[in-house]
Amino acid sequence: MEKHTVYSLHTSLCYTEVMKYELEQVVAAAIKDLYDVEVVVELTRPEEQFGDFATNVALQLAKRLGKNPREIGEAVAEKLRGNEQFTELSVAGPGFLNMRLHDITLLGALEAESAKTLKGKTVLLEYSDPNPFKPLHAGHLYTTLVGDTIARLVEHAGAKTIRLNFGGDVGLHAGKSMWAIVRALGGEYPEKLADIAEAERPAWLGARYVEGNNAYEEDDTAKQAIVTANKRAYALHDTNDHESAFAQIYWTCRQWSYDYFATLYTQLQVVPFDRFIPESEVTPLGLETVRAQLEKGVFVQSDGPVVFRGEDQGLHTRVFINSEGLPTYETKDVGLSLTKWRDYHFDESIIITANEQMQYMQVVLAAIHAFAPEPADRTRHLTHGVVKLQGGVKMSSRKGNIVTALEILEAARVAGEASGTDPNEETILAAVKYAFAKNRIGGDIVYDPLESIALEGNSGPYLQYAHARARSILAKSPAESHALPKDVQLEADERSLVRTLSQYVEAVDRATAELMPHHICTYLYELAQAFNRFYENNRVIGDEREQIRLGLVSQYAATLKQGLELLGIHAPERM
RNA sequence: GCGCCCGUAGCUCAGUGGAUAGAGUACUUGGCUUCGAACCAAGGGGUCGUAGGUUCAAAUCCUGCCGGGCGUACCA
Repeated sequence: MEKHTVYSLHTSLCYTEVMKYELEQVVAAAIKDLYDVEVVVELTRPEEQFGDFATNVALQLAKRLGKNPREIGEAVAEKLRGNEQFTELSVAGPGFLNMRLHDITLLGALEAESAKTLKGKTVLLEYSDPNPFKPLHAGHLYTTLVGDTIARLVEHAGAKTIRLNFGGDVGLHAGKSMWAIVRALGGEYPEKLADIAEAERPAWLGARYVEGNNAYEEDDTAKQAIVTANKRAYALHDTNDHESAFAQIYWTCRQWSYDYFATLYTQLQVVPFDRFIPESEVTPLGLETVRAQLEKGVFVQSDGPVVFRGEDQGLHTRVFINSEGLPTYETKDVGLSLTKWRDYHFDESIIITANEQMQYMQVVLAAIHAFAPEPADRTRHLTHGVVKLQGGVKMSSRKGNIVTALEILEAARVAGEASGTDPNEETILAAVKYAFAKNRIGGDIVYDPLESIALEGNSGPYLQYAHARARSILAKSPAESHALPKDVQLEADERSLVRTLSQYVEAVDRATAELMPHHICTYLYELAQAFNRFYENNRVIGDEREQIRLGLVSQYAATLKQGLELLGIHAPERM
């Protein structure tokens, strides 16, 4: 995670978990008593055979105290044996102190709630960022879902979140599209756009972009015309032109894109964005700022373009205003950052994009830092890899052989139907969302539709099923609530499940602290396995321990549901 | 060339200073007249890219090398 951080964070995302924290203090106090040394005790979760918590402090202290680590461990264990929260303290291996909690303490741990580490903070999240006039591909789907999940985590930690969507409605790509659109219409005839059926619009626009892109590379005359179209698109914003034929085409097609994005976001059931910021909106502020800072020497005019020299800081040099006098993406990002700062005065601003923009963003933030250090320092750039398809199909936006966002969803549906199930929308969404969420953010991911939709294995549909199955057990009991008693003695299999349940908050807090949602996936799958092992050998309905076990099942179902919701996945009652 | 990221089981991935490196999938085997078997149990499968170094302890930190991806001034 640190590797992706450009500047140190203004806001610390560290976390605490109450019971664990208290136990750490207890152990630290025991050590202080014994050896009169201050030490930070960190409790970890060992394999079940070793206990509920473990610590390696004895190993760490061995050198400092000049004592045998096992000897230290044994002394600390002895010191703690009077504490009724523990039922067993032992030293194992090279000197690990393993501790087993009293059942009541363990059950009490289920009451823990996630630390509200961001309470009172305003956190901006910018993600998805599709460009009007360009098609939405699988990568956009990934980045949208990553952003949605991270925003949910930040919100869960108590922050006031503001979800922002930045889109390039001006720029070379818009010029390419506009050139091809006008050509396809046989001239600047906006009325002809009405001939294109609503359902065809996204694909039609996508095809125009590909045409424009190819023409730009292959045909010098077209290239010149595209550069002109690009300038005209900028100009119509400057003059607020909604009247000319060119402007009418531009605004209509831009709206088609936004309508198409809205449809997709609705279909994905992501939390709605608070604000869409088109590039055209922040371009003037960006240009104004870069020009002003050019005079102050932050930027330099070099052979035509205005650049920021990143070499001094080990970064690239990048163009902010090109030789045509037009702002590049860099300048728009300057405008965007300052707009965010002006409008929200955020505590932290998180920008989520693909890896390819990592070094680019470092340059932009370094430039902003030169004249606006506070927003730059509070900005954090998170990056993720690209989506590849199982089977090695390589996607390229160049020639238009991309996999669109909708085709990914369709692939999941087809795979489901082919394997004999008939997945509904909810299952398809769960399949895709979970498949994208379960890998650590940063690396490329390989999407396998068949594996994602599969009902067995580590998949979204499997966890939905696990939830539905638990709920169906509860439905057999007439009782309305199934509260788990907090003062019971647990049988071994029950205890094992409670132990895993007690780790939920730690998993969520870790995911939040690291902004790595995959920790939740890893945990939820382990939890489902823990439950299945319990359920395999233990009767619930009709057993003399029915009340306790219904409480366990209820707690398990609720935990699964909460975890899935953090991933944006609905947990159905039935499947 | 330089910079950033990555390399763990056949495949897809967890694990990022600690105990015998774990899951899923695929393969082999056993378990349903009983609460949803979309499950469970067992087995085979690893020079953690490679060579050094640091450490009581390295898949994890440092260095070199090999292999891959991305970036590297007027795209975003």
